[in-house]
Amino acid sequence: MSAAENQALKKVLHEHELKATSQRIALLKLLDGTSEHFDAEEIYLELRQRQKNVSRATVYRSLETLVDQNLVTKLDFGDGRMRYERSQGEDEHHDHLICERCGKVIEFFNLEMEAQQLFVCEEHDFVPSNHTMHIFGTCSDCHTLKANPEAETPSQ
Amino acid sequence: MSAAENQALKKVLHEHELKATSQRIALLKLLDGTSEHFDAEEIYLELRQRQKNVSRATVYRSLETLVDQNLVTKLDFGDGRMRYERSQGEDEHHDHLICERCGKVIEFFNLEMEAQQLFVCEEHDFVPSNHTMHIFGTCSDCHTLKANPEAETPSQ
DNA sequence: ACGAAAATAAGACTGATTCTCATTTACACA
DNA sequence: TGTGTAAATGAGAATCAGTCTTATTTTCGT
Repeated sequence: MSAAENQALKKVLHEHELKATSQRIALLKLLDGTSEHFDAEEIYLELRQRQKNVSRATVYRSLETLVDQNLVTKLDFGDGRMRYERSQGEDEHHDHLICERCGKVIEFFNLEMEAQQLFVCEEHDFVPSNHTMHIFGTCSDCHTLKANPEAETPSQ
Repeated sequence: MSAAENQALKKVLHEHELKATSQRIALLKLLDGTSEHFDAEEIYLELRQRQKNVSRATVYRSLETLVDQNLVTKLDFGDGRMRYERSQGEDEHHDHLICERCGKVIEFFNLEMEAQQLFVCEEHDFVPSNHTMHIFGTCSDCHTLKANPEAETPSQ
């Protein structure tokens, strides 16, 4: 209920020429308060949980609006629903390791890789706007536990 | 209608312990004959066009079966539908530059980038199985034409 | 050629997301 | 501090890619 936080978020929204609706503020507050990657439905349910009245449609629309303004980043982990996180600064971009067994997502940043990407773009006279790099596999925890009689990758 | 090609594809399917149905053969033939990245609906329509009788369900199921057998590769360009291409050899993996204006997809391979990926995985004690790297932006053609105000290329 | 197992066709179903439109809200300005 | 208006929202219908169900057909070993 921090009024100060509300005020700050209101300002952020106004700076992006967006109306500071209670729904948008609640949404940003939620994403600010976690490092998890929620999908739209989880965000919707959590906001209802918090007694915010908001509809699914608004969650989707607001997320899109915020993504357009680079206040939120949309992530595609390839499992049929999009995840969202509060955008870090442009310089704080990161990529993802995604465990196919437990679904854990590990963030990483590798400068050399970013450099190579720019190199590739130049080679092809391509002007990049953004990119996604997802490495799928098995995380530390999961392959340690692999002594279990579980079979191969379920592959979705 | 090359009977030889049919025979070859039949053999490929049998080698993977799959029944050589006319639908699967037609599907592989289609993907073999193009370098484009079709989505399931396009494949379905194209097969109908070619007088192959095949249902949408079969297109989806067969694609999944072929992907499981590594005969076909499934690509996620983040626009809500999957694309498919005939698998290259394991060593012929490539990543993608995706033009946000015209939808063109340029394939590339960068050894240094692949090496960095392995390095990142080791750092996190993560065992990779595969990865996707998509760089979105504007291709050469499109940003050259960008001075041209009437060249809108929708191409969903 | 025969039959069991596998594959298919058609369309119902699902789950995520988008759209529609009547109603409500934010906020610039009087 | 009210008010008009454009923007945003709520509720649910619609859409869209993809999956599932079931009766029917096909493949392929024998």
